[in-house]
Amino acid sequence: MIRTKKSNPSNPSTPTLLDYAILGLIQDSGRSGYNIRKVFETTALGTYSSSPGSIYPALTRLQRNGYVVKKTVEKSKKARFHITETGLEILKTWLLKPVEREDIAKHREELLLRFAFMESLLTGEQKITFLKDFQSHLRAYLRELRAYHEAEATSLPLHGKLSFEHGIASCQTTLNWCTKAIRSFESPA
Amino acid sequence: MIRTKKSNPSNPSTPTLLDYAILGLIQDSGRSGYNIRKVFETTALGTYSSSPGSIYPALTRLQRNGYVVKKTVEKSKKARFHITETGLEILKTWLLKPVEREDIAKHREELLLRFAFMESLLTGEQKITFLKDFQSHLRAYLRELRAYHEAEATSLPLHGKLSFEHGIASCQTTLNWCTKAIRSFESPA
DNA sequence: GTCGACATGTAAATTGTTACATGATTTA
DNA sequence: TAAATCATGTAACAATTTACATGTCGAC
Repeated sequence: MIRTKKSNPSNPSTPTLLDYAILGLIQDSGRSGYNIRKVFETTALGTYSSSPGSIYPALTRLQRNGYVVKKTVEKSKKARFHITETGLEILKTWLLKPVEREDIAKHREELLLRFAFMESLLTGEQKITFLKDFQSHLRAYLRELRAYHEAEATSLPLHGKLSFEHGIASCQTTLNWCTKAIRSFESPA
Repeated sequence: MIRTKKSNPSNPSTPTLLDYAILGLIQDSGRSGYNIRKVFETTALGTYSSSPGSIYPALTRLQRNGYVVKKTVEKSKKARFHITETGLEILKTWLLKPVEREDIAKHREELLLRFAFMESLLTGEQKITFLKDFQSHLRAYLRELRAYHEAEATSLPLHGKLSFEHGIASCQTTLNWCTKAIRSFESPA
């Protein structure tokens, strides 16, 4: 009966992926709205699109929630958006969310995005915990996929089978990457 | 000045990925709304979410546009959604869209979804064309990524570097899969 | 005789898309 | 000086999320 949806400024709803992508991008240096937009346009961040009609409103709402501030450099009219303490907290909370089966199956992109933004916000230990959880969930999920594949492969139409095999291969690739990443944290170069 | 956006029933706007995913799923047999929802919930299709609040409205809109029809089996109240001729055309048009650089960089998921639905709607030749275009765009994109990696790897922070390497690896995996898929079409098992 | 799965939706709020709009500054 | 890029937005609309609502049917 309690409508937690209602957006009241003192209790903002959880940020969207686009919000997190922006927060992550500006976490260590302020950027202009235009620059943010360009980065999204030219890099893989663009999957969390992209157009002025989404970026500017997102920046407005991040300001409204107190996650970023707009600072105008004296004289020049150039404005830059900087992350606030609250913004950093929100970002960190997201980065530390436990990895779940559901994330592996349907939101692997989000996990990778989280990893990309961990550099300076988490401790080495926290990063390794994240990667190991990621890794073990990937292993479990791969076992599921392989079991299904073994049982059903012959009954699947060709395209279904091939698509499924792509799913397995890309999961395996992420697992291999994960293992490599863990090594690079454990044995400091 | 011409607002092509305006949604008038005789000129429906292009379907969303969720719409295509539904059309693809029911392309060869009718399904109930509930069943569709369940498939989305339990498989990778779930990325194009998912909840009753998106599936049912999507089905309504697909009906409104004449892409699906709801058929109620006599006596039992069970209703099933079937794809129409128009729906098949729309689906096929989407499947045949040329592969573009942008798709590789930001919408690889969509390309894989398209492949998964091609089985009975395209000719062998069309499928191979799709896969070869996919393949050559992947190769070109990989070259770009590798060039950037070689030039910038040392200047990237660790997480940036690793994330980038994941991007390369998963692109390479899709390329390998593509090559395998082409073989399976060219040398009939 | 209750619990869980089947089955189908709706309403409010939010988010994102597409298209338009505007003006400054750089570069060829 | 014209075009491209920098730079920042808004408005209309479409789509999705979250939460609620309702009822049936089979199993235990």
